[in-house]
Amino acid sequence: MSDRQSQDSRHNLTLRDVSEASGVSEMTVSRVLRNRGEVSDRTRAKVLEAARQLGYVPNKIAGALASNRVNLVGVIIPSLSNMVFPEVMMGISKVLDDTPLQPVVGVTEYQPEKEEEVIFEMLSWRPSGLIVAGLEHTPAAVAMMKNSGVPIVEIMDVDGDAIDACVGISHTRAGRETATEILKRGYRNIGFLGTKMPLDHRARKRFEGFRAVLQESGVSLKAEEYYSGGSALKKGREMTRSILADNKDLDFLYYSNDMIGAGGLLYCIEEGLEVPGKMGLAGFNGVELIEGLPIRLATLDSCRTEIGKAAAQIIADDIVGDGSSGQNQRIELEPVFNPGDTVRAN
Amino acid sequence: MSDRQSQDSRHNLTLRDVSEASGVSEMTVSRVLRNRGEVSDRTRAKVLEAARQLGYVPNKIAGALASNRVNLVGVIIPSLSNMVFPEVMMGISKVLDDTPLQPVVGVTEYQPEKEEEVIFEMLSWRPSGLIVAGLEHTPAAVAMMKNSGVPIVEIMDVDGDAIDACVGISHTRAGRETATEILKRGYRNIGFLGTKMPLDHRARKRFEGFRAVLQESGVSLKAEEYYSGGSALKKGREMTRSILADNKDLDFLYYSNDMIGAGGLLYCIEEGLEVPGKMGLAGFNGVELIEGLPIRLATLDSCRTEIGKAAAQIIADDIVGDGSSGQNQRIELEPVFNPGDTVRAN
DNA sequence: ATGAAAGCGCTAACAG
DNA sequence: CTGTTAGCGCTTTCAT
Repeated sequence: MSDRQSQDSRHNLTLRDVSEASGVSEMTVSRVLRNRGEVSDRTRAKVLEAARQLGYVPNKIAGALASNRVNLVGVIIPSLSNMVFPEVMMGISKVLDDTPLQPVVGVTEYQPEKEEEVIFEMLSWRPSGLIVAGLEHTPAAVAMMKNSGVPIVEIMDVDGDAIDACVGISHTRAGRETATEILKRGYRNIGFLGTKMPLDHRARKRFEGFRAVLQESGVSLKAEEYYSGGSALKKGREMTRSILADNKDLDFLYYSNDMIGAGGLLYCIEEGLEVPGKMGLAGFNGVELIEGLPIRLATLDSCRTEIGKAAAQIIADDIVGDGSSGQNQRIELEPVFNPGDTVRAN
Repeated sequence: MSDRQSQDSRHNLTLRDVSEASGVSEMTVSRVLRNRGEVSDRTRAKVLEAARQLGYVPNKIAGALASNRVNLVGVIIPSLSNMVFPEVMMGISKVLDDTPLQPVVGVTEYQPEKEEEVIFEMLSWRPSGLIVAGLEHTPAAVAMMKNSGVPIVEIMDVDGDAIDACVGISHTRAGRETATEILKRGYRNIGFLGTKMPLDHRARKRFEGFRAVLQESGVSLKAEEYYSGGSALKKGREMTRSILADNKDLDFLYYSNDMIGAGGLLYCIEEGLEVPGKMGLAGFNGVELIEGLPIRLATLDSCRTEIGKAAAQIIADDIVGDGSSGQNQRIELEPVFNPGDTVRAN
């Protein structure tokens, strides 16, 4: 029989054990361990010593059930495979670190059914709040969140109806801004390079906003190219080669994210294409990787860390506050186009 | 009064509510909802309908307390700020997705005290297992994990003593392998570029292994450069400029990670340095970004996804299995040097 | 196949 | 300042 098993069969320590070891009532032990209520220094010391000596670890499951308080915040995101969502997580962590709240992550892989499952799973832990990426959910998921009784913060996107609070940028506007800046600078033969992801609604909204502005100016998209999977940097390179091979007259490439944009930029530089003179480039997200490229890719910051912070703050405020503040907040951050070095001056 | 508050004050749905709505005992409702035990189709249908109609979400807190089973796996990692740990998470998720287990992430920022806190926090939820990055922990943390009675899998590193199971590569060997390959190819004036992180034990072990091999061959490191914070790609570029400015005779640069290596590579290419003829370069991790660089950076795969998968599998096996398998497993993956295009042929 | 009773380990509420 | 009592919502166990 292994070590672990023998320990397994051993009684897990409870408050009662600490109570007996210290000669103090369970209730007072509980008070000491939670720093709640007045306890004499002598009693406190006895309890702390007994708990330490035994190696007591409180059972939050029992505590949560008894107090009807669970200091978890569910965070539901589509993916961990690029830096976008980890950066959102960092913003969330930064704010929650100053509170008793702890984030719990669920990943949906951009699948609505999986999202519904994850939301159900999360809510069954009765968390203090939920942070969910996007505004598009199955009707059942929406119903669950509405009925949950806890603050729900939808993040990343503001183009649509929120269940409760929401924090993000307008991706439609992001696409529009980018198109506007490109046209203003005289580019007219424009190609788009994106991901094969019909369920990435934010990418879709950017594209729609982008194309709408072109159309309003009587400009039509000259070419499109899509990819899925693999190294985004490499795919950006390959797609760029491909789209340029098929469309000799292109003078601008709009990428749906910075990573493929960076790949495209490296390709253009290697091919000796004159950027931004003959060929302009722009991406999306504002990842810090851009800073290290030979020249800075034009982009638009998706404010990931900011969004994470603001979302976490709404949940944190709701928990400590009187409950009257912050509900139904809608925080729209400004998508600011950053021309970098890959679009020419206007 | 807001919507959420009014819902808050509303009684949260319980099994009892479903029981009353369906006219079936709480116990049988519980059986239906968990798919446990024999229940007649008619009863099952009634219960399911009632639960659906009410929008009942089971309370896992209560279930866990009653059953003494918690389907959570704690995952404790130092950081989310590069792709290394998110990739480990992906491996873990992939395996746990086929089980009832769910990962819960805690981040330590490479601080032992914070790690101790996070481990305590995690264990207080009585998870089914713990996956912890690294083999170095505070004595208190080690004691807690040993006493926890659940499987503990230490990941990423195998150079040291594990508490229970461990899965990873030897970073000492990784550093040694890299040095061996470099020397074999005739490079002799070698510089090292790394992070200012005394608590990143794996980076330290790679460096020590690397330097040990050089010393064994009578070669000494010609220069070192360290950075912290900011865009790793940019820092790699800047550090490379700086180290080359101060050391004209260097013919090889070993980077502690691929991202700064990629920055260095871009810099060398721009400067017209002949890579790999006059200047060799190598990084560490084997990130997929490398595939998109002008030439492939030499590196050594840290097997992140594999490690995540194997670690999760150990926990999963322990839960379903008879408990006799897999404990104290030590899985050492092979660090294979990949010369890419930035070291010359030997 | 279904139900009744007894707790899981902790905390709220009240008493002293 | 400390203790007692009664659950939290579910599952286990044992009846029927």
